[in-house]
Amino acid sequence: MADLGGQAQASFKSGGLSRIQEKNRSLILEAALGEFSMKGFSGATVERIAADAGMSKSNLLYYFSSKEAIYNATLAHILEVWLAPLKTLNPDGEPAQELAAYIRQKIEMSARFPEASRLFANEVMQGAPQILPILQTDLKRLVAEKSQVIEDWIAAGKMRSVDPVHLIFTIWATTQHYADFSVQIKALTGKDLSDADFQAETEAAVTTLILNGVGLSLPAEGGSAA
Amino acid sequence: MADLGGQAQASFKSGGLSRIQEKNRSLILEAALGEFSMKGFSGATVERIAADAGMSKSNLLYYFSSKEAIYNATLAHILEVWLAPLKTLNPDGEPAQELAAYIRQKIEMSARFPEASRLFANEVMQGAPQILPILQTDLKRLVAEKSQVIEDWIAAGKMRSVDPVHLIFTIWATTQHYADFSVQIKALTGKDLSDADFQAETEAAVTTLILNGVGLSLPAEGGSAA
DNA sequence: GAGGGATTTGACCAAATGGTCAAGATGCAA
DNA sequence: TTGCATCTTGACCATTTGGTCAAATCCCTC
Repeated sequence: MADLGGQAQASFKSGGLSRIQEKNRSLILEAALGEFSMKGFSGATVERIAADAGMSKSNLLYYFSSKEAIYNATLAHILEVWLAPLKTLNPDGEPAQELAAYIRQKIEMSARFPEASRLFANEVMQGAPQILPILQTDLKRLVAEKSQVIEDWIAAGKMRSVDPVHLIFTIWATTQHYADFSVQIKALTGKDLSDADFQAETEAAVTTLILNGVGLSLPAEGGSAA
Repeated sequence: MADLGGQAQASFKSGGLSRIQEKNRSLILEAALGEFSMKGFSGATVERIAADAGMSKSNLLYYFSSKEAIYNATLAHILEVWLAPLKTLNPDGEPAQELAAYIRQKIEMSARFPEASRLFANEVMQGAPQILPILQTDLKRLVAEKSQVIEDWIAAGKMRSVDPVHLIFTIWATTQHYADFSVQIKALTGKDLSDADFQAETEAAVTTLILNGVGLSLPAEGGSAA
């Protein structure tokens, strides 16, 4: 994948990071994810990230040359895992199973890594200043590939004719909504994805709605629709 | 509706704003919407908003006592119109028509006021520091009311049994996604809602998917599903 | 355990930014 | 026209914040 600038400036012997570097970079990225996802790029402060990571601001800047470098590293760190689920959509599987599995994974991601979802949403909403090139290349390629998979399922008569891209957008939108808008969801329902029951309920509702939406249903859950 | 603090501090005779106040407050709110939606609360600067509004920073602060006051006023200004579509869901109408109309309105809003959508998304993602009370009262009441409408339709056998709240969340998520993530959508498809054809295509795709998802379809567009 | 690179930090700096204030400009009613 | 309230602004201030730097401390190798 096209990356975001890669390693920091910190010098080290050959390829590997030292034990201390490994640990500190990890602490920094974790703290940065928390701050950036909560406050956005502008709202987050280097000092606060450093404090969360348990070190001085100066030391943090020893590992990452600038606030923007921390931000990019954080983004790169989550991007791979964030887009991974779509890659698992298997052309040889059954549409209902595959889409259900994809939705399940996305909701699981929203439940486990809501900060990552918010960071990503924030970045894109601000115009994707850092990751636009990646969207235009890697993500575009991935979406095109998986759209073709869906097109093939449709052509094979395995599911209703829908625009694959809009289907993917709908899945992204709904699943990520539960992470990005969790405060609103909690205000309205009293629960959010951190509640296991609510997560199961959400997964069932979203899966059923979308599968029915494309003329499918899960065998385990009822009759056939197609 | 519970508001966000109401009028600024600027003194004026009785109830109405002067001609100049009217114009300037309007210019400020417009500029503020652009800045806050693009950069977030922290990223936006008072100076920049003032420049966009065509006045000095000092003058802007004559109309709004602080940056936060501008932000709250902007939020209040869009909130009413942003939540309006849901209110039009008519208990006496047919589910398919009503839901389709609601989705159409929401997509229309995303197309015409993407900044409002992003401002709202930003606010909620940061924990809704300003509007949480409104979410917990007014919006909660509205959602409860409209959920009951949907429950009644289900009880009347007019649509498939779905959790009304998740249905509403799904509609919000999908329709707002096209505004909030328009940069990503443009990167992947080459178009966004500012393109009339794409808007129509999106409306058709989302409406079909969601209506089918709840066991409905629009008479004009094909056979019955329920 | 001595030497040297890696790590850590406090002091410091310059720029950006939210907000104040007093003075001046403008609009309006009598 | 005059007087007053409204409106507008530049100068200014305090704070925050990203980033630098030299000095100290730590860690590891020989």
